[in-house]
Amino acid sequence: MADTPRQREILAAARALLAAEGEAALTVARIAQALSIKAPSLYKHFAGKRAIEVGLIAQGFAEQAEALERVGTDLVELGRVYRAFALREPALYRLMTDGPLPRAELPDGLEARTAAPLVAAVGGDPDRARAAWAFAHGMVTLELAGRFPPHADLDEAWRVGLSAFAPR
Amino acid sequence: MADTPRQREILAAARALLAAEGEAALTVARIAQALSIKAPSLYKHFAGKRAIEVGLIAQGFAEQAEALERVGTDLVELGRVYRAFALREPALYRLMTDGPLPRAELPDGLEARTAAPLVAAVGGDPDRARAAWAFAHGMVTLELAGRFPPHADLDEAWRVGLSAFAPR
DNA sequence: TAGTGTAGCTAACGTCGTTAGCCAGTCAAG
DNA sequence: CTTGACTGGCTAACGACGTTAGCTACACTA
Repeated sequence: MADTPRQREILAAARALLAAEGEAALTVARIAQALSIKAPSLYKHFAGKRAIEVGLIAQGFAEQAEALERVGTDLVELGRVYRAFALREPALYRLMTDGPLPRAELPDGLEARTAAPLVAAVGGDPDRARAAWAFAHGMVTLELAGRFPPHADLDEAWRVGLSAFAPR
Repeated sequence: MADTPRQREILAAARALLAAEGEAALTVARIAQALSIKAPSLYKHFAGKRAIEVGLIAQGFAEQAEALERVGTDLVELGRVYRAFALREPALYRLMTDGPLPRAELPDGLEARTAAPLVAAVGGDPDRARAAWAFAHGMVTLELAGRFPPHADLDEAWRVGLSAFAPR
């Protein structure tokens, strides 16, 4: 991944578009328009739309890993930050979590970095960490999809869930 | 929702296509082809592709509710059945859970029916039930998306998670 | 027998991602 | 200097997608 300046500009434009208008607006034409060029010109810099998406996914994971590492091993605080990350840019979170991870195209170790604080916070058991991760991911996904009833007390559901996974 | 015989045939064809070839194959042209008609003819029976999808979603929820009701209030067994339902037709599960619920177009009470066994299994607290649901949904979503590392012991993660939500 | 509704059809449109092929500028090698 | 390659734009076009308009053949009813 050469990571030229122009590639960075394209990713920045795509990121802004995704954040501002959601996944439906993330078309190659719109990305190109934001840079005052035409859609086919993007193919001089990326192999296809998917490659641009993978770039955004990598960005997202790097930022998420950093945010979680900054927290440390407080499970409740990890939950708060995980949720806040997803709510800040819902479309990016969905892009990151929909479909199989493009592991081959992602920097090595990124996945482990993201997971490490959670494993620690939960007492070291990876299965317990996966369960807690599934809980957090489920909460966020359902919230973003508007699947909880409007009156549901999500803060309380988070509290209940995280305390269920607290190291015993 | 008039639910004519022809509408049922179309939904059946769409369901089969979705199950056999996944969401990418669920195009109006392919659905029409399966019925030996042309795509525009479908619009005599449904307002658009989304209406067909909503029909499938309603079917899915009805079947899921029935399956969960049959289980009763055993949390571990509920988890097993929830997971099995999603793995049997992954694309249908994703269709059901992606995006906001079309609550207006779904039969009344369907959502409550699906939720009831879980609320009971968890001891009656709706927040606890939502947390457990988020866990189950997260587990299934991550598994379907291939997001867990290949060596992860998912049965164990399910066990850990469900026992964390068992009524205390 | 005339009239109406049903359910198919073809043709067409706009949007999407993508490809082919052209051209102007930059810049290093002869 | 000039030549030649590379870079990064462009236009035109394609096939797939969902959707609409408008025609027609048939069944059934008044």
